[in-house]
Amino acid sequence: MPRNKNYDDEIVLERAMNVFWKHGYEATSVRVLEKEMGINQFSIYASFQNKKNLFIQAIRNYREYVKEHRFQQLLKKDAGLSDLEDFLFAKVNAGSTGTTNKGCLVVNTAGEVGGQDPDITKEINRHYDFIRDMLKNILENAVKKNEIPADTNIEQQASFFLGVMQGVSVASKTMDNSQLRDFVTVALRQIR
Amino acid sequence: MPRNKNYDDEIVLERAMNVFWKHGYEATSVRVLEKEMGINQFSIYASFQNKKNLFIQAIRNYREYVKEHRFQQLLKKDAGLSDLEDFLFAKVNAGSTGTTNKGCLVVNTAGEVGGQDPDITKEINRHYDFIRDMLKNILENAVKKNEIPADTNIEQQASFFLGVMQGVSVASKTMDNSQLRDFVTVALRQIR
DNA sequence: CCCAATGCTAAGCGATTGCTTAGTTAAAAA
DNA sequence: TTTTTAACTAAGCAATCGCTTAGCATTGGG
Repeated sequence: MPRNKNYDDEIVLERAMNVFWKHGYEATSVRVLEKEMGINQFSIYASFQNKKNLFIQAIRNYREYVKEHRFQQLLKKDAGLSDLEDFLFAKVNAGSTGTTNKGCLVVNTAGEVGGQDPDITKEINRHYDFIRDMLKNILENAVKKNEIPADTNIEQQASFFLGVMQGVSVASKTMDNSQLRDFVTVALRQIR
Repeated sequence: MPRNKNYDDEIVLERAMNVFWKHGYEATSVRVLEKEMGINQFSIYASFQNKKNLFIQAIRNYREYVKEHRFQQLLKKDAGLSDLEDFLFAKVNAGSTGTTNKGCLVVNTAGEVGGQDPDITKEINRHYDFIRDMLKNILENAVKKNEIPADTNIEQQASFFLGVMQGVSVASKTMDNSQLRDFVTVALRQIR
C-alpha cells in the first residue's frame, strides 16, 4: 500500500560509514550525515533509529567493506603467509599515495569510544574476532604449505599479527613509509 | 598589585589530562572540565585560552606524566633490553588488575583526531619522536651489553617496537591477558 | 588608607547538538 | 477511484556546545 523509499539503505549506510571513518563518532553531526547521506534527518531516524545505532551499523558495513576491498586475498580458503606478506606491504605503500591516512575505522573507534559504551565495544570485539579467525586460518594454511615450521604456535602468532595490524593502523598515521616498512619487515621476519 | 590565583596551573592541567584520557577530546565538554578541574570556566579560558589549547597542553602534560610514572625504568641512561621486556610485560599484567583500559592518550587521540587538526597532529608526532629516541637509546645499550647482536639494525627495530607499543595500546582494550602476553612474547623473541 | 590590577562568580551569548513532529506527497490495495 | 499506509519536507523542540562578559572580591604598591 504505502509509498516506497526513494533511497537505498545500503547505499546511504556506506556513505555514513565514510563520514564516520573520516571524522570519528563524536565529531560527526547528524546535520553533516544528512548532507553526505543525501537524505533528510527524518529518513535517517526512520531507517537507523538513532545516531549510535547508525554508527554500529556503519561498523558492520565497514567489516563487509574490508572483506571485499581489503581482505579479499586474505579470505581465500587457501590463503597463506605470502598473502599476508602482500597485504601488509600493500598497506605500507598505500600510505604514500593517499593524503592523510584514515587508518582503520575500528581502531579509531576503539581509541575514541574505547570501553565507554558497551554496545559499541561489543561491535569492536566482533570485528577483531573476525580478523583473528582469518589470521588463524592463514597460519594453519602456512603450516600445510611448509611456509612456516610445523610446530608454530598458531594462537600465539595470531595474537601477534592482530596486534601488529592494530599497530600498523596507528603507525600509518604517524610513521613515514620506510619506518612502516621496517615495522612490517621485522614482524614478518620472525615467523620464517 | 593584583590578586593571586587560588589554584595551581599544573594541578588543574593534570586533572584535565585525566578527563581527556578517559573520554577523548570531543566527548569532553568544558562543563565537565570545570567540575573535574575544580575551577570556573572563566579560569580555564584565562589560563589555557581555549579547549583545543588546553588539550594540547594536556598531551604535553601526559608526556611528562608517563616519563615519571611509566617510562621511568626505560629512561635510565643505561636502560637495556631487559628493561624493555619488564616494561612490556608489566603492561600485559596491568590489563588484568584495572577495569577497562584507558590505553595511551596519544594513540587514542591519533585515532580520534588523526590528521584532521595540524596543531594536534604536531603534538602527536612530538610524542612519538620522544618514544622513538628512547627506544633507539635502549637498543644501542642492548648492543653494548651484548643482549642483542652487534649488527642489529637499530632504526628498524626502533620502528618495530614503536609499532608494537602502539599496537599494545589498542590491544590492551580488545585482547585478554594471555593474548596480550602472546603478542609481546613474539615481539621480543625476534630480537634475541 | 586608597588605588590599580588581576582573580573570581554567575549569568548568558549565539550556535549547534540529537531528535521529533505537524503537514503534505506518493503509491499500492480495495 | 477511493482509501490506507508510509515516506517525504521543513520547521522546531529542549538541551548542550564553546566561549564571553558584567560585577564583585582580593591583593600588593603608593
